[in-house]
Amino acid sequence: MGRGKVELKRIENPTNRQVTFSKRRNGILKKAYELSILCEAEVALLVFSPSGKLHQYASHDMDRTIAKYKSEAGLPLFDHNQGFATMKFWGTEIEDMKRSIENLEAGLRHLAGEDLLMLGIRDLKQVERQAKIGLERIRARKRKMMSEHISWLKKRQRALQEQNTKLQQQVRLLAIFLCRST
Amino acid sequence: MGRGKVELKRIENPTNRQVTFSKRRNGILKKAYELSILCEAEVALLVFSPSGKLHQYASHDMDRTIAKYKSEAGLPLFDHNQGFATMKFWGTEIEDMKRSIENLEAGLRHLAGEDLLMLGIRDLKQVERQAKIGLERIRARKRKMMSEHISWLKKRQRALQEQNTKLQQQVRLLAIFLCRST
DNA sequence: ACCTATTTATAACT
DNA sequence: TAGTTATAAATAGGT
Repeated sequence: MGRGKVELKRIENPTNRQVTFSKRRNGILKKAYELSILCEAEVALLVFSPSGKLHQYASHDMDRTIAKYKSEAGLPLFDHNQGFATMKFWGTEIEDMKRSIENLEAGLRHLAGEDLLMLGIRDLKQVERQAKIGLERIRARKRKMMSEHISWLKKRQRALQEQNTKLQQQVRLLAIFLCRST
Repeated sequence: MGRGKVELKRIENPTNRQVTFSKRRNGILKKAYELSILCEAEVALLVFSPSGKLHQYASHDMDRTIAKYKSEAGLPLFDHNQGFATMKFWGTEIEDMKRSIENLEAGLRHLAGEDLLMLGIRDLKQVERQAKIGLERIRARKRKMMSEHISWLKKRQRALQEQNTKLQQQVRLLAIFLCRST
């Protein structure tokens, strides 16, 4: 969508990245709003900029939607919002991190082809797609590395060849010189 | 964006609303993904369809991002120095957990074919092997599920066929009975 | 689900 | 940081 097509990888130029972030953030916030209005969906969107600043949209109420998510996707946890309970906050923070670790480990096991018994055919197809794409990318990267290595070897070989030729010439010259001096 | 312009209000026709929901949901999920990749943003998106079904995207980990949101927006008066002091009660536990989260995320990204540039050919081959084995297992599991599903369908079909035959007999008998009783 | 005329989003530029 | 514009992408309505 723009003057040029852009590939799906981190934008290296920091200025461009910041500008694109700003534009796309507005874009996606608008999309979220439209989706909620047009289709009566309940939408919650959290975006942390690379510098850590939070931008959010919630069609109904962020905490309500998050609570709804927690009751669907995981076991309901206690409320984080107790102004004075700092200890409790860090306690739940640790709970959250533990669950993050469990989720990540589960994801890794799935991609490693383990613990698949609990997955339905739909999730399984999703995991298969991820794994396939991943493997393709890995292989593409490997091919690139290999071919680069080969070019490097060829280049080095040529350089050595040239040096060799020169050395042979020198040897010839020295041999001639030695013959004459005897 | 389409054959006609739409105004920002609830789509009245339920079929259209459902179709639009489905399309725009995919659209916004893609946008969220692109934003996270292109700009290195941390994005979390929750969408509940009008029928209550949850769809979600999280660039890192949903629970982690929500925890981050809670710490920013839910506790705006939170004193980070105090937080840091409190954290010491937990020893190095949080640091350890953060590290393992980073490691797990790195592993997942590698299997997804991302962030491969830093890997040497040796590591790359290792990752490729893991990914290949994983994909093979996933496919094996999928084949198994599919074939089980097919057998189940066949079995059920046979059972229905038998029942059908019996019912047909009953119908015949009843028909004869009715003929005679008139 | 797939197709395409149109609208929208946005990349590059200013 | 805010406009402008050419072009890529999303999608509304239709099949």
